[in-house]
Amino acid sequence: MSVLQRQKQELISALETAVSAAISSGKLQVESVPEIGLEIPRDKGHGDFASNIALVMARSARKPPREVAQIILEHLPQGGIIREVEVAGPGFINFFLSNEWLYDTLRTVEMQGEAYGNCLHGAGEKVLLEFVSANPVGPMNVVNARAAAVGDTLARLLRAVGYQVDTEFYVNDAGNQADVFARSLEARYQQLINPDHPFPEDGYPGAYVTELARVLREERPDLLDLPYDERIAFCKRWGTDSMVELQKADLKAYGVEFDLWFRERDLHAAGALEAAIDLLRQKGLVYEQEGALWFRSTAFGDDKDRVIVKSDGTYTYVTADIAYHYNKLERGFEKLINIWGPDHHGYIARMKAAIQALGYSEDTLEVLILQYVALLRDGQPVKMSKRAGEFITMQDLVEEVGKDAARFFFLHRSPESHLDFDMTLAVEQSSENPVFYVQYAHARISSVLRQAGEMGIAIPTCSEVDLSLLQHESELDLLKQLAALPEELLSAALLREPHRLTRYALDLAGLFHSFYGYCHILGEEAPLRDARLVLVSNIRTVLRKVLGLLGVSAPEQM
RNA sequence: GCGCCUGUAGCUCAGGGGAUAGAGCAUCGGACUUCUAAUCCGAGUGUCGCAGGUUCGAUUCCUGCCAGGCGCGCCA
Repeated sequence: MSVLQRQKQELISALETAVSAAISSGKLQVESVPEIGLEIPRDKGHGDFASNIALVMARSARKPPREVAQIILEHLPQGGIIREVEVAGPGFINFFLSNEWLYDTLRTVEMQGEAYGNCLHGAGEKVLLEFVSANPVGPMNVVNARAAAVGDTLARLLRAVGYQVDTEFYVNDAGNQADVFARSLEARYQQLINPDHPFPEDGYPGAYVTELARVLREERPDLLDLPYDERIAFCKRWGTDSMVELQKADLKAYGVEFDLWFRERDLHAAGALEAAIDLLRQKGLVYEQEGALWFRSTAFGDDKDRVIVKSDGTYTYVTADIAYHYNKLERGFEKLINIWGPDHHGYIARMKAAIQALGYSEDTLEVLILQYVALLRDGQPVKMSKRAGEFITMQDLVEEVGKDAARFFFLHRSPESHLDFDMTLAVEQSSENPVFYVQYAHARISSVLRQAGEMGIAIPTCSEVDLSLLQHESELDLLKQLAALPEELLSAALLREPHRLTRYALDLAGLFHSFYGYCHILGEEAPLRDARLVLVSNIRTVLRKVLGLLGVSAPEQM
């Protein structure tokens, strides 16, 4: 339990005691006592904590809320950490506390270091987080970049709150698109020898295919000796493998590494699709119609049944995906989280149906739908056409705006918001970029600590200083922000909203910059100086921790 | 037609059953002989898309409508 939670619990207990006392004294008459809510008011003038209990009880007590509040207040235990209590507004009970709990927070941060804020909420539950899973037939796009940032940070968040998380990238290297890609690659290879060689009508026009063909020719100058079918098969395998390597490199440069790159073709090779179909058949959930084999997904709430074996005997995408998810479940994961693009939302119902058909609860699969990214330049939408081979790739984006800025920007918005990403602004206003604001706070603290070292001042620990000297409003605000981390982290993880973390970091950095403007550190008398050194050094710890979760670097100087 | 997402300040977006709805950008003033001015301090702006409903209280929850984006394949 964090310092903040403990503090809240203490006040709630006090309120419970007061309400009981008021009832037994006969001043309050209610059928039942509601759960007591306690919040940190937005407005500092409303105290450190506030409860709306009187407002909630007013009706059943048949008294005006303010009167109820006053009665409760009169029965509240006196003294202790409560410095002042008041009835305010429509009937809130506002608590003003002594600062001791804030100093305790600082001690906790010091003790726990970058583990501060973590908890065991997940109790080691095994979670598989699958994201990006871009087809290995072309460069990744900006939605992939958004998914990579969100997925990676979500994985880090879930681990921080006690889940055992594996991340996975599903490589769709066995479908139609892979075939088209193989034929495109083969044609480009042919064209290196004979420029008039025809290019498939539905082929991928991007220049990257031609570049890949050149590499292939270096590696396999004898490719044309193979019969056509074998040549295509080779191109498919070699080509998708090459694309996977490129994707891996791009993602690594972006700070994202997966625990496993799962090949669809391995499912095929292992007969996993047939096995999944057999299982569904045994359960009586498939039937033949019009020469195709159908999965009765409507039995589990889907709006229509789905073909799993086409009339030509080949499988559909969903067949492989059912086999893949079955594989995940058999590996012992208790929770499957997938991050998909908005074009896949219609796909959720059938996959949830499949999960249930396989014998698992519908809630085992959780799908997060990320909304689109509209890329802008100078405020104008960037026209992108895959056909014309014109698009901004994830690699372009990362090169242009940088890993830290790109990740921070994507993690700044809530996942379900459609977002505009103006590359011109991201680059031109780089000095105004929010990511620098946070990084600068870290660098500033580092600089102060560095100079303290040069002056021969050791960075003290909490036990060596008088923390009660930290009295300035900006200092107390900073301590409150530090106290808030555990709750913020947990809700960001449980709500799957990494952007809460970004805001937290911005708020913390803002409070620090403000403090920095009001308060000096190294120039102060030793006791105050030392207390402030402890303060900023622990702020730095938390900044590092949060930036680490965001996958953004924490520079010592800028 | 059905489904998903969005609609909050000039712009990009947070927030959220409660007290006077926020931040950044942009605009306008101030602050570097003192720990990094990539910073700070101060200033203005809102029918929270519209209409009903639930509630002591709705911008937040529910329903309907309007607007924008995206999906509804024996494609992946």
